Amino acid sequence: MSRREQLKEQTYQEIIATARQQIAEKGAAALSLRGIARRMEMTAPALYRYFEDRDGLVTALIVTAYQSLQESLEAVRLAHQDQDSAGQLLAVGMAYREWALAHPEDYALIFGTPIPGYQAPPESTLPLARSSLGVLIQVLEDGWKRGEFDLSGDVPALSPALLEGQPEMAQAAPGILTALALWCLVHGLTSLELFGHFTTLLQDPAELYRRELENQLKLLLTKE
Amino acid sequence: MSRREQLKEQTYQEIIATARQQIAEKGAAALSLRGIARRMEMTAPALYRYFEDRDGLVTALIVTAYQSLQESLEAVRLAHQDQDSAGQLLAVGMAYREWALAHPEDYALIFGTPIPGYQAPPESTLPLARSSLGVLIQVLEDGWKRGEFDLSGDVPALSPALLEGQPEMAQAAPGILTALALWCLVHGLTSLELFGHFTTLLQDPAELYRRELENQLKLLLTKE
DNA sequence: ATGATTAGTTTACAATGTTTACTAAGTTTA
DNA sequence: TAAACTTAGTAAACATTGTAAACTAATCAT
Repeated sequence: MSRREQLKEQTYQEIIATARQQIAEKGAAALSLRGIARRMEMTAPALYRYFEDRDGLVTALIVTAYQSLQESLEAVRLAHQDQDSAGQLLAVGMAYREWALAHPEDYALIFGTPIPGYQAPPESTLPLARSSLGVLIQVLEDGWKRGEFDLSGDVPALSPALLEGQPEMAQAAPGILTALALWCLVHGLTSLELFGHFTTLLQDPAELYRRELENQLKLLLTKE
Repeated sequence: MSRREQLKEQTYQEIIATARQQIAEKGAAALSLRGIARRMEMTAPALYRYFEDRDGLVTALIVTAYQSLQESLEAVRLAHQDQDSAGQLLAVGMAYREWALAHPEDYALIFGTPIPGYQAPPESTLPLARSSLGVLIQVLEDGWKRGEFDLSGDVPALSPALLEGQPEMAQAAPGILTALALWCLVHGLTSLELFGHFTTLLQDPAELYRRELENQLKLLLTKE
């Protein structure tokens, strides 16, 4: 890697860092190219050497947010590897909420519509969303193999487009679909809490969160 | 109502209508005071006679969106009043998704962060959110009274602030909390679908939606 | 009829994203 | 080593935006 490329990478990282700092301090409202440039003691047009345009920067921010989420979930999963799958699932599920509470701006960036007119380009975000989901899938399939979870039951069909490439994925369908359903649950809970829809209603949202997660978990356990 | 007040109300409605039109046509990005004024053949500052500022307009839009959602749900509930509570609940649940798909911009307005830096003032949106939730609560408590649903089980505590005013609400807690949990589920499913997180994954999101809803419903039915 | 209220315009300001043309430094090649 | 090329960054400009202030003209109440 040439010296020039190194420098470029460095300021690229600095731009992203300043952008995140801006957002953390003043909310997603403060995401302004000129603002970032000002903090970096640069001029705004210089940023165009690094990003297509403002949306390109936002996309880069979303990517790092996703990575942070995924790493966080994966770390928790590894930290609970000695427990049974139910314990792991509960831990990962709770970690999802905690990450969101700790990084509300990042969460809004990923799941809200933080910038008007901006729609994340699926080709860069979908793979990331899936590797976050991958942590869940992993836990579920582990538990399935161990005979701890029962993922059978009639499940919705996966997209033909998805199966076309690797038809063996149909095998994994129950894991994927259960993960998806769980994701819906935790996302619903988290986003409603984060966007203030529980205020003055619940004493402790974590209580509802945990209860729902455990309820869902019970449905997965093999009956005997 | 004086002639002047009538005119005022009229242009107020016209502003909201044009704003919604703008949003529907060009996305939430196009929500611009100047743009609205242009369409109405007015000047932008005139709008300040009707709204505190741009955020005030957004709040008004959110209010109408909520009303539309609530009316839509209530209509479906009434249309299924002859069915059993389980049927009603399923119908209302499905209607939630359909409203969202039919009014994606409104949905984003309510549950996304459509405008950077804008946070809906809870004092105007919370009551509305609750009356939408009210439709669900109604169905649940009807079913409870009829002995069709079992809402018992240890439930999270409601906020003391909420109970302070009317302590008799503690009675209704199971209904409220179950409604909340259901809302989380449908919101999670809906928002992930709407924001494109299911693309190239599911053949038919409605299938997953219905399955999850029915699963949740089964948990409510009284066992015998 | 007169005085107050108010819907609306004009003008102005600060801020934004983005384009164009340019400079100066770094890098490669003859 | 000197010339040619590439590139990070700047300066100036443009079209937008939200918003404030001062002003006008119509409506309303007394």
